[in-house]
Amino acid sequence: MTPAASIRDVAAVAGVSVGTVSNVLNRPEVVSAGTRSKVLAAIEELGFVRNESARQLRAGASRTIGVVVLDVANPFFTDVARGAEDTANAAGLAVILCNSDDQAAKEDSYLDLLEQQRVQGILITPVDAGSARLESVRGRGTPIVLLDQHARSTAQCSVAVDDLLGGELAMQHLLERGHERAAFVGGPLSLRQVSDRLDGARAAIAASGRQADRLHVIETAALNVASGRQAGEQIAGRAPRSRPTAVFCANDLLALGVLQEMTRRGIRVPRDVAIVGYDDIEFAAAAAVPLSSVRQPRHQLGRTAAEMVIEEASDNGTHEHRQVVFEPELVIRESSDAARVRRTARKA
Amino acid sequence: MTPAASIRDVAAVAGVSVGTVSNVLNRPEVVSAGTRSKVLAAIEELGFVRNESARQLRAGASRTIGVVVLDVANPFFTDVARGAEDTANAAGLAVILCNSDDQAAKEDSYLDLLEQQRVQGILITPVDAGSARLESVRGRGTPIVLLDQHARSTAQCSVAVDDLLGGELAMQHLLERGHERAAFVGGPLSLRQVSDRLDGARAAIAASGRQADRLHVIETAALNVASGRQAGEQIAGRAPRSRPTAVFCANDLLALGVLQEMTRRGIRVPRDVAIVGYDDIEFAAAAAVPLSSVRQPRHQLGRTAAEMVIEEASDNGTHEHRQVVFEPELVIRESSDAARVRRTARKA
DNA sequence: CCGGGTGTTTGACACGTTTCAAGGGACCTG
DNA sequence: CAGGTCCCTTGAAACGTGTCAAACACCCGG
Repeated sequence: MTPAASIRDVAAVAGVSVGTVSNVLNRPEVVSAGTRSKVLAAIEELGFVRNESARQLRAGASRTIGVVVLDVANPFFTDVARGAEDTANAAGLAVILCNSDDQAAKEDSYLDLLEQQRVQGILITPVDAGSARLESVRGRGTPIVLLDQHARSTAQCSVAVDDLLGGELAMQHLLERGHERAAFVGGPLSLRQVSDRLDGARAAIAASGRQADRLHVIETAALNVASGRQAGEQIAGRAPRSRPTAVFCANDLLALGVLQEMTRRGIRVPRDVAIVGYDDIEFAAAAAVPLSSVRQPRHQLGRTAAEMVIEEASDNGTHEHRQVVFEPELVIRESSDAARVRRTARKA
Repeated sequence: MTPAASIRDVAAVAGVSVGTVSNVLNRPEVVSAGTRSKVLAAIEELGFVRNESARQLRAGASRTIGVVVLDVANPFFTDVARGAEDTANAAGLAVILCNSDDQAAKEDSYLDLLEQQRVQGILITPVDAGSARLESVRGRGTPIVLLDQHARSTAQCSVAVDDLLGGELAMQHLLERGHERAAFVGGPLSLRQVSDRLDGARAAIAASGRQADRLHVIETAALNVASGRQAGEQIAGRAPRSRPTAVFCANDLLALGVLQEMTRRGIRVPRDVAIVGYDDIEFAAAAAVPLSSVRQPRHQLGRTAAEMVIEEASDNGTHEHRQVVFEPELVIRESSDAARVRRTARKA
């Protein structure tokens, strides 16, 4: 394979200087029509493709932003990523999507990668928000926006949804339905989102005058369907009279796992156990028992975060860090609403 | 913000030449222990981060591969992408994941991007496999492996699953269950996967001695849940006696959409209408009525494709194009199996 | 014929790396 | 002490692009 044609080869074929070729590419209006078409013809003939590395090297910065999420297999994150992608593309930037898989080591290696690529900025849902690693990246000049996680300090941007409120809404709903024995399924608790949702649930219990520590917490290793099934086993394994009658899961994948396990064991949802999930992914509504869930503005989360990181990257010195917080919304479906089940059944 | 430290700054601080710093970075064994630690200290002090653009420029090629899929929101593709990522990471390569969204224009612009980045190779599920665009990219020297689509010619690599067989398995199953009026839901038919699955279904019908053209084809605009719902409306809208009793969908998202619409209209699955999907995504088993589906080795598809593209990229001149074809497997669940439904119900 | 536009093109340099031939010590051998 | 060997370090060149001051060509008015 012959090495790719460079701007110099184009110049030679077109019989002009390299500067002129560069001008045709970047400021076509300054070059005369005749020369321009000669150059374009040469480009066509040679199949010339710009070398992005060289452009970046020269420009000092790339035209990409990095997005680091906890789990690309989780539809919540792909929706967020698409939101970010839309905004980035509109600004002429490409997105490098990275999957940390809940592992600090993978997160670190992707941060290395992104920094080495000199990305304009990074959107990240960190494994550990307090990590010094993130601070040092910011310190070296790469803007970072926390995604789906409220920044503790006002010294950085973040875009989040109020997880405390979300947890509260979910638990409040279950309490109103008369559930006295509830469980929380989620983990690892070191994830801010998880602990906030748990705290919200506890707050709702406390607000109702009950003892918040009566909430049974099942910590999972990850936020996926398999972990949900394991948690489901634990729940199903208990004697019916000590078994929780309601389960609030830290995300929908867990909830689907729990639901599957209940169904497999012949435990009826919502009659024996009510379930509420979190995120309201597209598949929640299509589940065996349509899943009640706390909805987050996924797409907008991504869009807003991308806007903020782009703004910070093109900073003229006046950038002010903001912490945006959206409000979640509870969507009630059959999995937590026995009345709705009867209604649907009658209709059929 | 001060400009990022370069290898030259490190050299100055450490009191050595740039060549030595480069050696510490790339062949630490050739530099003496003393110098090495001086350099490492300087790197630490300055917070030096390698500039990937410069490395690439010098090396002439990047250390990334591109993966272009039709829809990142489809769990099938994220699983394939993760397979590719695993293999690529193990080989020290990063993955740029791109989403063509079924649109030739987006596909083209991502191909431009990837080519400009000088990626080592591209895995792609093309919108239009015959497109000259792909040929020209290959012609310029970027290896391309067709993903989830069998190459027509032997002049390029591909990794696919036998979609004809998959379609056959699905339809054969429905015929065995006694369904005489069947529909196929999928589209656009210009996608090879879709048309192959349809052809397979027709082949099964013909093989059973029936008229293949009795299969009612509903072409959808896309392969997502929303299109599935629309198709579901069409099906539900027909009078019960002319309505198909079985629906084979070109993927699981469509099947979930059809299922949702049936449920909403009070049409029972599988009693009134049986449904079979395709891909066996994780959510198929968790659906309102667990979905029968044709399973594909998603993860392995991605892994194998990545292996092949890496092999071709590091070609010593002896690369032989291969067309790998995996076999799909039918997974039967309640959505197409009334007997199973009764069994489950009795158990509960 | 000159001075001064205007519009277009040129050519050298810089960006941060890696590579490689060549240089410089230190040490050993004859 | 000359010559050789080994180990380490150096410095320049090259990768492909964008930028910018300078050069050039042309035309107009005087």
